[in-house]
Amino acid sequence: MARRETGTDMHKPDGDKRLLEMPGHLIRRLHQISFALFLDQARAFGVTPVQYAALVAINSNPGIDQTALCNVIAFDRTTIGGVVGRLQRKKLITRVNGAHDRRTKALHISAAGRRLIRDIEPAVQATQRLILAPLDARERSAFKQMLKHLVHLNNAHSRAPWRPKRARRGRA
Amino acid sequence: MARRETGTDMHKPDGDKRLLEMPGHLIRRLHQISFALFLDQARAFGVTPVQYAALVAINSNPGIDQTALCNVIAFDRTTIGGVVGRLQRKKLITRVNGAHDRRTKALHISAAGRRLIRDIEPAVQATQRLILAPLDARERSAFKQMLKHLVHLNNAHSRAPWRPKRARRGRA
DNA sequence: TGCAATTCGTCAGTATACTGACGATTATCG
DNA sequence: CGATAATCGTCAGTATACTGACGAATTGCA
Repeated sequence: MARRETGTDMHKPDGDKRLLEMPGHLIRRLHQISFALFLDQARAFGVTPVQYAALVAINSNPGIDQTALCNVIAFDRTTIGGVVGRLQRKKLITRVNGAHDRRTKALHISAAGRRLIRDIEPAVQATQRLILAPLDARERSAFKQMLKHLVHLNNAHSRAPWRPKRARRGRA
Repeated sequence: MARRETGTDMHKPDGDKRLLEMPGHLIRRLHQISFALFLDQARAFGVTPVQYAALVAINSNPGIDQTALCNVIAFDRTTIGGVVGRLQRKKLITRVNGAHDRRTKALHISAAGRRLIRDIEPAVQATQRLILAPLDARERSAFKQMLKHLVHLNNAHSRAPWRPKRARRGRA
């Protein structure tokens, strides 16, 4: 196999160290790892974490429209179109024009979608377990608690905040 | 202002609850929040978190090539091309063909790039502070520690793992 | 009722990621 | 040295995000 040091001259050996320990950088990497673990565990089912989340939410909220779905799972309104389009292409959901509001599309899960949710469950659980595997039980619990706390209190800081169901849209 | 409940019928009120508390889902949201906070704080500088990370790493490792840069900051080799292209377009770095290895491109930071790194520092620090603001000092420290631990031990699970400088590329 | 303000889904444009593959180049070993 | 393996940067294709904007539809209020 070919080998050689790759252009790194160690000019400022710990110049990156601060960067590499920044929460933002670590969060980005943890996201990538978490995403990759899901794809790996759920390979046989051909869905992404994002598609899985949308599918579960549609299953829990039959007839939900796209914007409301975004509020439930904290997605961006612009992104969801493509996601549900892919779920539709895979026959996991149906998308029909809203009856009462013709601007909306009503989303319903299909039998195949329900089957997938049921069958993929072990892989989903395994993924969550693997993500936090490096921590012991006590740390794991604390980490999950802090994650929830961070996401809740920082909710408003992304374009896709979580919004309570049936709630009045707040001012910007 | 127009208002109406948005198609959500609360059919299975807590059907989403398990989903919304999954580490994977929370990590995705925290990533989005962290990214948005950075863009917001560093708006005046016109760089993304990813571009900032690359710039800092190039500054610390003059002449580094793209693949080695990927190993330092755990990026994907396919993605880095676009990132450094944008940095180059903004005159923050230079990219020249490698002298010893003509396959590579040697990356160097420019004066403007150094200036940006210096001037953006307060915004970067503010971002890190804001991300973890909901936690108290003790939690913050524990969270950072666990983040590092999770990322280190799960390192191999993404396509873009961190790799030690000048190290032998391991087998797959 | 009629009009202004909102909302829904979408579009174009940009940026980050990853898969699988490729030509060009370099390293390794027989 | 020469053949083979490995590596570098990149490409095409797909998926997730976000900005800003828009037409169509709905709501709220004068």
